[in-house]
Amino acid sequence: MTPPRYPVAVDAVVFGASGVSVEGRPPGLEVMLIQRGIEPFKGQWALPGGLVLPNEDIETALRRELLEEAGIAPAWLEQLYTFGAPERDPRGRTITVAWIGLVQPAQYLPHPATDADDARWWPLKDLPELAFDHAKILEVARTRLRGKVRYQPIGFDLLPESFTLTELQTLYEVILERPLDKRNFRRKIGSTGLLLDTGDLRTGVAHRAPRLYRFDRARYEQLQTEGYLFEI
Amino acid sequence: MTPPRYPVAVDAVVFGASGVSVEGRPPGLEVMLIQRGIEPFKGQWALPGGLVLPNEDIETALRRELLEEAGIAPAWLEQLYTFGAPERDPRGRTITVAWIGLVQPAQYLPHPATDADDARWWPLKDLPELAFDHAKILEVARTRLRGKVRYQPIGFDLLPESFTLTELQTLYEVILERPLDKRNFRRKIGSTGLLLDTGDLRTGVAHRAPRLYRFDRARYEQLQTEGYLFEI
DNA sequence: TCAAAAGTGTTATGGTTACACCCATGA
DNA sequence: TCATGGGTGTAACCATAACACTTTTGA
Repeated sequence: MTPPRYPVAVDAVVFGASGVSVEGRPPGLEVMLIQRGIEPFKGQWALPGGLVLPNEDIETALRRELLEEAGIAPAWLEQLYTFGAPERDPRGRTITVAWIGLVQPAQYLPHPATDADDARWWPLKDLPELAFDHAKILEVARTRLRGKVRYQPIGFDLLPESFTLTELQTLYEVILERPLDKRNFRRKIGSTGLLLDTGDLRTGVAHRAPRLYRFDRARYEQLQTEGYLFEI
Repeated sequence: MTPPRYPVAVDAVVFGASGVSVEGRPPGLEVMLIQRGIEPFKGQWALPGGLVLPNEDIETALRRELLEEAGIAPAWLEQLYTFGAPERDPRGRTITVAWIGLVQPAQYLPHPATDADDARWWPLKDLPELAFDHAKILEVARTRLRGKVRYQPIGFDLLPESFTLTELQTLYEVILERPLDKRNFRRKIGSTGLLLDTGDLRTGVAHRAPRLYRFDRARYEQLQTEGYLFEI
């Protein structure tokens, strides 16, 4: 007796932070979408992803697709959920392993001038209609991100190597969708001992030059092994 | 071009609490395992599970397999992780969607007298060698359970309808693998407002008769919609 | 000199921890 | 009467929340 077999896909909800760092755009999260060139849902926007090839690890398949389709290599990736409703793909039953990812600004190419390009960042506040069940997948990813960011320091994977405390706070405000108190935020994040003062200042800004910090990843991993729990 | 296809399976790590309620066994978590009747890994113990059938929802497939193989219907089920390493099944590549589940004692049949039966509860402290990559899956499930129980009241799904505060505390101690202070635990769990005093006492015990409580599920769901976060 | 963001402390409140004894029951 | 677990309060400590002004810089 031969078992039933199905195509297995990967899809990723990759977030980037816009306007939190230097650029002039309003601060907010954006998500990478690609425009479908073929049926079904031709012309509609969808999450980047594709089929898992034989002998290819699931995560490897995802990283390959993200590079091919969107030119991005997320600094952080985590499995989100596996969606397999029998009717989710009109071509026939497909199982998809959905992931959530974060990219740093260096990976974060500017929006193309025209819609001609088939991969671009979309602000969460102004999304197009999505193909398949991708709107649902994206919703699950947003909820996971909000929850995760509070007890794991993944926010740093959305910022450049060095950043100001205001940028970090803005990022948290954007993800948590609520304002934070400046002094309390600084005290709390400082008390984790996970920020390194680079000694540098960001100059050329029309106000007092802020200090630049780095995330001390090595120290975080050290603390992890001792059972430390980051919380914000 | 026809896409590569793979058998898709479901597997579940179903936990039960032994000795927390009335029985005389030492308190601890147990997990349901089935003994494989066919190759590969014939005779070895494995997580209950099986193949997803065409037109069958993933969760439906899992519930069907759990009933068929182990006669259990978990009170709580949640997707854990999808495992798909190319070499995880010697018969050929198989993707498995792993779940985590909890059963209440009513579902919790006594250990069979002999090893003849092919499904039984195994204490986490004394597990047999497992087939496939199931030891790894079980480890991921234990970690998830420990984390989850602290901010979601799923512990109640391991207890009978009504229970004493000491039983509840013992359960948390068993899951979190550390002792809790009796008075602090009672104050905290009481302050959630999620316990209903049934007014009954457990009698026939060789000490002062303890009060019996129920978990107020309706109230929990009400609070959930208001953004309440359970924490212990 | 103005606008804009940087940076900085204190107080009140509430939650967490640590801790020990008497009570009720059946054997 | 003994063994077993049931049930209860307080004080010290720590984390959180609320809150406003001065400083630095470039335009």
